[in-house]
Amino acid sequence: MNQRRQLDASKRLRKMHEDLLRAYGPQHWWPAKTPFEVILGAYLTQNTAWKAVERSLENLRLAGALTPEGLRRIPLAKLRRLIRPSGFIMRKAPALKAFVALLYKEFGGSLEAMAAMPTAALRQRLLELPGVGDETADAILLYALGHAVPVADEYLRRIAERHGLVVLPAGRAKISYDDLADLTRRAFAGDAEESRAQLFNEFHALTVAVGKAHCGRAARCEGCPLAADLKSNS
DNA sequence: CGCCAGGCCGTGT
DNA sequence: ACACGGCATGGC
Repeated sequence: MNQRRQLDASKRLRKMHEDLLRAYGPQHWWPAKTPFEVILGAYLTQNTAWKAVERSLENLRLAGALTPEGLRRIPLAKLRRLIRPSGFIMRKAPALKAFVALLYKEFGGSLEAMAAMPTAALRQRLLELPGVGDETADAILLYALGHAVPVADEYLRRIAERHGLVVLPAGRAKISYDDLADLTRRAFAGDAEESRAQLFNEFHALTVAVGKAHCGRAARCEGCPLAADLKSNS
């Protein structure tokens, strides 16, 4: 019963992906930049507008801190100043330092070596770092390290709830991160394994695209390409 | 001026 | 388990 409804939810997420792909086209997100820059962006964008992150990244670029070695050298106080535009500097600056420290301590400063770890163990490792929660860990795994994991962000939660795409498990007040991630996995379970990472990549990128445009905290869903589902699924 | 942004974490029920 | 507020800064 609940099982069947979850299957339906997965199908709705899959349909949402097709609808968004038709409306926005392929996003090919983040791969253009270096994996390390992707990681910095994943930290800096936490509860922060991407526009502000861009300025921080530019500051880091000018300071030569867009590489593990560059960031490792830079003093904490200077790092705080460089990332000031994206806020939460007292948390994010030490968090970035902690990541680089782990990278050197356990992987000789090599992201390739880090990426070679099995997905589950690596995810656990990342979650132990300060300032890394579910979403940041998954974003790093998917967009910087090439692991096929879904990323479930606040936009996806809002879209899923507002459009009635998911059914809340009995006894739960709201859909959890893990449940959303599982549903996303199921949504693409029928696709070839080799293309799974690319699909998760596009799905999250499209979610953010539509989320920014139509699904902010206080936003109404006017003009949203998914608006038709609001009626058909309720 | 007030709300909000591609979360995370400590604390309190 | 879950709610709630703080965290910093800047765009709109």
